[in-house]
Amino acid sequence: MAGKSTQANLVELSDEVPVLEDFFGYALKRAYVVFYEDYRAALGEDGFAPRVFSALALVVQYPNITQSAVARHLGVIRSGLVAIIDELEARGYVTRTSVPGDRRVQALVPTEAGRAAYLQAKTVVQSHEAELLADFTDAEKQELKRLLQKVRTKDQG
Amino acid sequence: MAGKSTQANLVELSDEVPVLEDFFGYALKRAYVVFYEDYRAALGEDGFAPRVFSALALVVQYPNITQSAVARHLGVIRSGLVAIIDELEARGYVTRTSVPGDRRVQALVPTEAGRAAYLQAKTVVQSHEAELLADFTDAEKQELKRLLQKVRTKDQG
DNA sequence: GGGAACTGTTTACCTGGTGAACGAATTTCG
DNA sequence: CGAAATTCGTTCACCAGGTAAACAGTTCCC
Repeated sequence: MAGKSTQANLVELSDEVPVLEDFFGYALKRAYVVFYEDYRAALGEDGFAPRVFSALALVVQYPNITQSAVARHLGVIRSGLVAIIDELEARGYVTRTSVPGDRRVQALVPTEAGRAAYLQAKTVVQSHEAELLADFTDAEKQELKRLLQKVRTKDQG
Repeated sequence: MAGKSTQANLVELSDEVPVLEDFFGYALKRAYVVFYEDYRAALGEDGFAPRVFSALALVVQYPNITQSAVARHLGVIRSGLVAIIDELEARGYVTRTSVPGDRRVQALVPTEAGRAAYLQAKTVVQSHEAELLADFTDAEKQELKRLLQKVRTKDQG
């Protein structure tokens, strides 16, 4: 059709354009990316990756949990968890201990250093989240979390 | 050996345990994973990946947009966009066309097939999102999207 | 006893993305 | 003007996070 001007109608989109804003999935992903970058920046160079932090949290709060149980709860498959526990073990935060009753499983036990590291990281994570959501009212934070959990449990029943 | 009845304090966590539920980032990620798996299942084997769909949406709605502009708007760096446009071009949905005024840029133009594919995919995506959020009231959907966008624009100025 | 199922693990692979470097083209500015 | 800085698209090496298949050892169940 038309389009005879020089510069050939180049579009530069310098600002916000309401093309993808209507899609829920787009908003969800972009929000997650913002959170993730902020999280990594807040925890520093050798901070826990989110999944490592989550795994440590489970081990600390449920000593003697099995590796499979951690994987199930985190929503990853068993093989993917090996590297995570390897890292925690290399840092001296958890130990794989054999279980008398069942020689297949390796019960995961937090060390004292692991418990301390978790508690310390937990406060960092919590203050990071508080800072990220600083513009949110308490009601908004609560509602956002509730709605996200509602999405999550969509196909778990 | 029938083993002792003790099970050595093994923790199995068969159900929900409120350890990570308190963390906003955890809820956000889990929700995103649920969305993503559902999305891929809904769009089928050779459906658009989310980022390809998003790129196509931008090209369709802003013909002659540059590759860099698409990358900026999608929040990825330029080099990452090459493969996305390659795929769209291989499918015959967009063309890289040279621009008279500036021989560096390649303006992206949707083909007729590209426009049709976008409109068709758009309805699939929208019905997928409607189905994913079927349990949500209109107010909840609106509020969730608003809060996610509020997170996203946190560090965009 | 024997098959099914579960454990942790290794290996290969995939997806989505970054970062550095590059040639070509263009803009900025002394 | 001309030199430096910047921009464009692209390639390449690389990384993070995660899956899928296979495996040996172990246990469950009949």
